[in-house]
Amino acid sequence: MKEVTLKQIAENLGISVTTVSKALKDYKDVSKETKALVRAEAKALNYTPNVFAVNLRTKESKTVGLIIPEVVHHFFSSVINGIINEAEKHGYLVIILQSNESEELERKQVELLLSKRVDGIMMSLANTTVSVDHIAAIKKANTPLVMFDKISKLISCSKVVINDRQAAYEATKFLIDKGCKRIAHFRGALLPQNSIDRFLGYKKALEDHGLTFDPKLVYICEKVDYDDGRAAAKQLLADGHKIDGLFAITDMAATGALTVFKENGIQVPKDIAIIGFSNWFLSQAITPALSTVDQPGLKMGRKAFKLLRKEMKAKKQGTTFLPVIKTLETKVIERDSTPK
Amino acid sequence: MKEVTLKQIAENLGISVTTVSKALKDYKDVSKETKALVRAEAKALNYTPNVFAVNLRTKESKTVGLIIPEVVHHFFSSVINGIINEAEKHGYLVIILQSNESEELERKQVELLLSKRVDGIMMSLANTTVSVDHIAAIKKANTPLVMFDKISKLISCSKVVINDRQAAYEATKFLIDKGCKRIAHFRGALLPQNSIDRFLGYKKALEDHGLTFDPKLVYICEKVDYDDGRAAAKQLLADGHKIDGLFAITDMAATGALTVFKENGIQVPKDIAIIGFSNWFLSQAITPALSTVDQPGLKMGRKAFKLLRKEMKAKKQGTTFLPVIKTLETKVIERDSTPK
DNA sequence: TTTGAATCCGAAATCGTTTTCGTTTTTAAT
DNA sequence: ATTAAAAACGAAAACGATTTCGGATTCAAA
Repeated sequence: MKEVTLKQIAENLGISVTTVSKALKDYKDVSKETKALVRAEAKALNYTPNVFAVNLRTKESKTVGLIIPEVVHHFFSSVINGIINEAEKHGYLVIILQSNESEELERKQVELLLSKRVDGIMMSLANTTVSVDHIAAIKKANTPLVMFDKISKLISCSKVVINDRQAAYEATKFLIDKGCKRIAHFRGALLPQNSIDRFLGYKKALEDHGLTFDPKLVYICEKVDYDDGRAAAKQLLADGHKIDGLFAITDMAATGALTVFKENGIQVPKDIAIIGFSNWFLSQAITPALSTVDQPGLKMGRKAFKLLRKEMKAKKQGTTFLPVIKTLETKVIERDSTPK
Repeated sequence: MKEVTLKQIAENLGISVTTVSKALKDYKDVSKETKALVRAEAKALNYTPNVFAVNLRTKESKTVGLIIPEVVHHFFSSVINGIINEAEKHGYLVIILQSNESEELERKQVELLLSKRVDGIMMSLANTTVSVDHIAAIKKANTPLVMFDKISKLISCSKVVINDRQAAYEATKFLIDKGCKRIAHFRGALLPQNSIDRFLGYKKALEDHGLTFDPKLVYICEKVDYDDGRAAAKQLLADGHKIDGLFAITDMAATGALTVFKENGIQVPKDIAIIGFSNWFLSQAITPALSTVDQPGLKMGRKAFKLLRKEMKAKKQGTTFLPVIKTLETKVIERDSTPK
């Protein structure tokens, strides 16, 4: 019932631990014959190296950390999917932690990962995060880092993002091209960069197309979810604004608004056209199916890990690594919540 | 730039590594004074123990593994959420792997986790899994194991489940109570236990209430997703069956069916009442909002980790642990896809 | 036969902590 | 002053793998 170790194999074969280790790692100073013997014995005993010892010796864990605001979220779980798939290909495991959109928790999670000595960290910031010294600590610990989606411009590291501003611009322009004249915007909280960028894209699109930007038509959805969308839509109606278009920061907020409009006898897209953001997979199942902007989560996850791996490799080989910033393409997906 | 170790602290203070280690772990055979000194120095140098060494010495990693069919799935991401939250409370990290509903991959993932020497494993089986010797291997490795949701009756270990059969019975009975006479069922693949159980519950409910069970009204949704639901609904219509009720194995399949019915001018719930399963969070956003059975993912995750922890504790202390099987409550949630 | 180079093997140090088991010192009791 | 007990500390052996470096053996060339 005892663990099988190199020593065990060595004793069985009457050779040294050194040779056994080398044989298994295919060193060239071990004869073909002993290699064969060792391998056979290892297989017979069902030997697996003790990772704890390997970690200690090699100073790496073949494990990377991932910090995201929330797991239960279609976009983020897509990212997770992309990361796990890519990591697996190269023998890495992924430890996932959530910040629950709290800066304090995020700070703790970073410490936790560093104390676990993961080989690298990938993260998307919490909405509330302002100070980034805990992120700087990652760099100080010389741990490879990649940020994605919600990033910080204050930190120099590889990043994978979409051009939120341009994507929002195009979404808004899409509504304008469909003939909308008064377009409301449900934005996110004031702080997160993507909330800001999408808002700016919306504003710019209006201005570029001769529509006046009216700050009263901009509502804040703090948690950008379904309920927030409902609340904002109700407020919009209560405020008595006449609009013919809505660009919501997320598909969930858009869906919330959609239900409120329907409840109030407002026809979508006839009376109000709606476009969301993220191409959340059920956007097509609601009625009318939601037009939206495709945000490639899977691809983002994959790319994030790829960049991280490059940096980890460079660190191991002692070569220098220059941070890469990758911007992924987005595109408007036309469905039924906007007029044909 | 060098790592701070116990040795480092010991040298700075002119004492032995042993004493430093003991001081930090609050052994009683170290004087108050030296403890204070050591702690001060440790803080000053920002010492953090090398987990790799600790792991090797203590033979535990404070890390647990989780294998699920898919991350991008509301129910499973809820489970993940519950597990991560609970694990975090006790200083455990969670490594997540997906089987992608493939038995072969599942087998690999198990090996991977065992080779990483995680302290415990939680898993929900892939739909296609028939042989369970890879699961038995976990027990053989003396690694604590908890199965949840999709479990195997062949393995003796702690389990967290819902009573699928009863829940399905109640869902079907709910439709019957609403006056449905011919109720179709969209079931999952033939193998998974929960697919079987839900089917049996459906059948039993019909029989108990004087309705004849008609196997022609049972359709298989292999992947139990939106598209499968659509396909099954189309087939149902093509087959020319007149039904007034549908119990679908998942909310997604139910939603798929719903859209097909609407496209064909069939009114829900007037012509056909629909009930789904899972209380997937967007069930309420579609129109009509979907009646369903609530499946408590978060609670399931929490409970799974709690049981795992008990077993890990017992193992550490050398005491025996008896597997626990916990059945969580479900309940029918009435919305608008069933008549009032 | 000697030298040189291959070829193969192993002793031992190392990674950083934990823990057992002594040894030394101090304190209290006689 | 002597002894017993208690308190404080450390040497050293783990944990299991990796890797450096030197030693041994073989074989071929001079």
